[in-house]
Amino acid sequence: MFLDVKMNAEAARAEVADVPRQPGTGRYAGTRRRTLPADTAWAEFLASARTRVETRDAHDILFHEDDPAEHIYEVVSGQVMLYRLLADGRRQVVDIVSAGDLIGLSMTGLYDCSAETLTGSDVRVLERRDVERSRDLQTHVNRCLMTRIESLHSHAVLLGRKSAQERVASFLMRFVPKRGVVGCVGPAVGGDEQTVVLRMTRQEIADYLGLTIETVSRVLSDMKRRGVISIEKNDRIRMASVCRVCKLTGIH
Amino acid sequence: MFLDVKMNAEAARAEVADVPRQPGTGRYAGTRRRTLPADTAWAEFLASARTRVETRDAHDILFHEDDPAEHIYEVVSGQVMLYRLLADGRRQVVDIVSAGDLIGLSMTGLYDCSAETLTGSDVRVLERRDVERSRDLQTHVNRCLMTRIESLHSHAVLLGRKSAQERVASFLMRFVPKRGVVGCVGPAVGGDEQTVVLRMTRQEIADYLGLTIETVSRVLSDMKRRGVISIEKNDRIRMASVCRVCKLTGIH
DNA sequence: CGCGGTTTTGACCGGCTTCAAAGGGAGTGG
DNA sequence: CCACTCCCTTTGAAGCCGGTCAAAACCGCG
Repeated sequence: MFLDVKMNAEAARAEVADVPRQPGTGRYAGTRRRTLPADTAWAEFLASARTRVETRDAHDILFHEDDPAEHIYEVVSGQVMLYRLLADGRRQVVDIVSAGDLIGLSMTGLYDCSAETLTGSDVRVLERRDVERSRDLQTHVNRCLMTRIESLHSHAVLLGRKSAQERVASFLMRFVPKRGVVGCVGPAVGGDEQTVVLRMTRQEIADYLGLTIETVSRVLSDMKRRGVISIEKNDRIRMASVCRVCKLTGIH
Repeated sequence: MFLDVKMNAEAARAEVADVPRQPGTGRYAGTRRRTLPADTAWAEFLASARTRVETRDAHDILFHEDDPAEHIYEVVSGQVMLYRLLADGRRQVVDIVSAGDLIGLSMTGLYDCSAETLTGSDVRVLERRDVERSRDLQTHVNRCLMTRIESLHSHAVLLGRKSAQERVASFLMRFVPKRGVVGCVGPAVGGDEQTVVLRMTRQEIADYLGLTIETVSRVLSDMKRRGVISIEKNDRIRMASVCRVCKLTGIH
């Protein structure tokens, strides 16, 4: 069912662009996604506690929905998707996380969704007890959780109110750093093209966007026909104009 | 546009059922929603810090998307919906929260969505600084955030993969305590009927479920025609059999 | 009773899904 | 080197679910 994406963890790390705060713009101009300033207590914890970093292949399951939530994972590199299944097999990818994000936190003691790597990934495995007991670490955990919530809010809008084309355009914009979010830097002078690499199969994209693979494929073909994007090797998508794609997201 | 729901804060409080842990079942059988054990640090904070409880009418805006996130609100009673708007006016209600939940937390310094009361509500207003600075309070905050995340995951599945009927059935089940969630107690002996009071207009329900008012209305009418529910006074819905409604949610 | 609002119902339409088949790319083996 | 296979992806045709537009019904209220 899933394409075996050939990629190692190092390549994945290079792909995930750093999104630092934008200084000196007066109004806060950081992106909504992933703005985690260095947290000393967290850094100290990682240096001292018994944690291990595991390297996982693409399409490796980190944990299953409803299993006891023994571990918390910090994504060090790569991308991980979180999904839930309905009884009849329908799948919804509820979130996609990358470096710096924490997953596996749970209120109930059971994982509320499954986690599967999209790319080769390095994940740090933490003991649930260690993280939950320490007051000092909660501030860092707190930031991670708030980031996830804002991401989930955006996703709810996408799933509930956007057309197929708007969903696909929004999806593509996810992979363009510093664009289409709060603090968008606008098109660079003398060109606004960008190539993004989709490390997901059409099935995974469809399950993330709440569509079918056929619809995802059709929308991409249509965008290609209209000259908005060009597709190289199925997983490399070149946008002639990022702004033009952004205008299709339904946000503006 | 919105029906002025006649309800005071006290009635709202009575409506929100407590969902305690289920002891003695071996496997943890608590619900996924709202399982916040008493947090002494939090309780002490509320007793000491300069916080105030405000009583708000139904359909009162607590804060707007993109406004500076100065305050954090704890819902003391009533229900509050969080929503986002697209530029052309499409609205998606991303979450509905009730007593014990915290809203208004933000990574970016700006609220990422708007908050509006659905019912008359009591809300405790907290200073962002006070909450964020204290390490001790973060444990409580984190529990609230994790609960929200699990709720948002469920909502993503609903919006992305469920049919109109499954969405409406899932929505109705939200208001039946201890049923349709982990730890469902099953039908009571000698009858499984339940009346729920919807304190939302059709428009609000539709915006929550990612549908139109017409579709919500049609689905409810259809359920009524088939004898699954009966509707009294537009906002009171009686389910002849909770189990039967639950089977329409798509979860089983 | 009439008025303004929401909700329901009807008719029609269109976007997305479904089902089916063809196309394409990577790996394998003769 | 090329044929073959296995997936995944793309494309086509048809159907349906939910959206859109419009009108009627309902409801509380002055």
